[in-house]
Amino acid sequence: MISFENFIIEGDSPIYIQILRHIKMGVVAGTVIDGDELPSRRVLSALLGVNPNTVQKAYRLLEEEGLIQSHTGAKSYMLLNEEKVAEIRGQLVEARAKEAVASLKRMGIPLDEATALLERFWDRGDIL
Amino acid sequence: MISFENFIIEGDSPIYIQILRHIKMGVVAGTVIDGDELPSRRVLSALLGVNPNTVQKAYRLLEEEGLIQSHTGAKSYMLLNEEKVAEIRGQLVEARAKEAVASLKRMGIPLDEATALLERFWDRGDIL
DNA sequence: CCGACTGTATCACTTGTATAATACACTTGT
DNA sequence: ACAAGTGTATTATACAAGTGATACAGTCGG
Repeated sequence: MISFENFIIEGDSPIYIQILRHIKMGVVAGTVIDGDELPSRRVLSALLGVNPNTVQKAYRLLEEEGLIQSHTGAKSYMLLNEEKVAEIRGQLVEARAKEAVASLKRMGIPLDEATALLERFWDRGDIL
Repeated sequence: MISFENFIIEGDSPIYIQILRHIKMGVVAGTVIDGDELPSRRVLSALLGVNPNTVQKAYRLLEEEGLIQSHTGAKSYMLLNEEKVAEIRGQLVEARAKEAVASLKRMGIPLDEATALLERFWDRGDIL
């Protein structure tokens, strides 16, 4: 069962996008693998305190990307292979690295200070 | 005059938030200083291809934070001092670093790989 | 002074996000 | 077979974000 233990809703992005990203990050981390069972729409919406339709929107997009398998009446499961995982890893890691580099460069932060920042924040317990 | 040359609208965040961030990043970079003139609402909206009300929303928030000075009929100017700049730097740099660290850690990327990513993307011309 | 530009304000409208309440069809374990 | 849980769908409502059009008051340079 895919875990939403350390998942919190925050930031400017829509909730269904954040749910999508959380699952994809699990895939990249290896904590979410092929065949894994997803929480039902109702259960997850209750857990997160959001509307079932919001969860459904995230799951619908996942299915459109071919990452999960859904059949009426049955539970939903992850549908992964090496190719898909590599693609998601590329998307997420590259996107995050680009965003961070772009922001820090535009603010005039030099590379050595950026790496120092990275190392300083890396070992902080309040950042999961 | 504050520049919006390298500004592009992208991502999930509202446009007025992105305008806000762009100006604040200029402040941190030192390319935007106290007394600098801002583009008028109409001019900037035409330049960005967005509605004047969207620009006005960003400017209104800047004024509520005490970062710009606006008077009916007159142009708007930056209102900065060392304290404000330091505060903005803290907000933006810390926020970006935290986001990046959180994402990469959750995806199971080790620190050395993260620093390698940072250095690899740093010298790419397509990232401003 | 006066025209061009500026900031400010309002109204109507569209779209996307999210909630709320149902309803129906299907699967699964007992 | 049956009940509980599942995916799916629909309708209505609310709010934020963004657009479009318009109006009014103030500043500033010629």
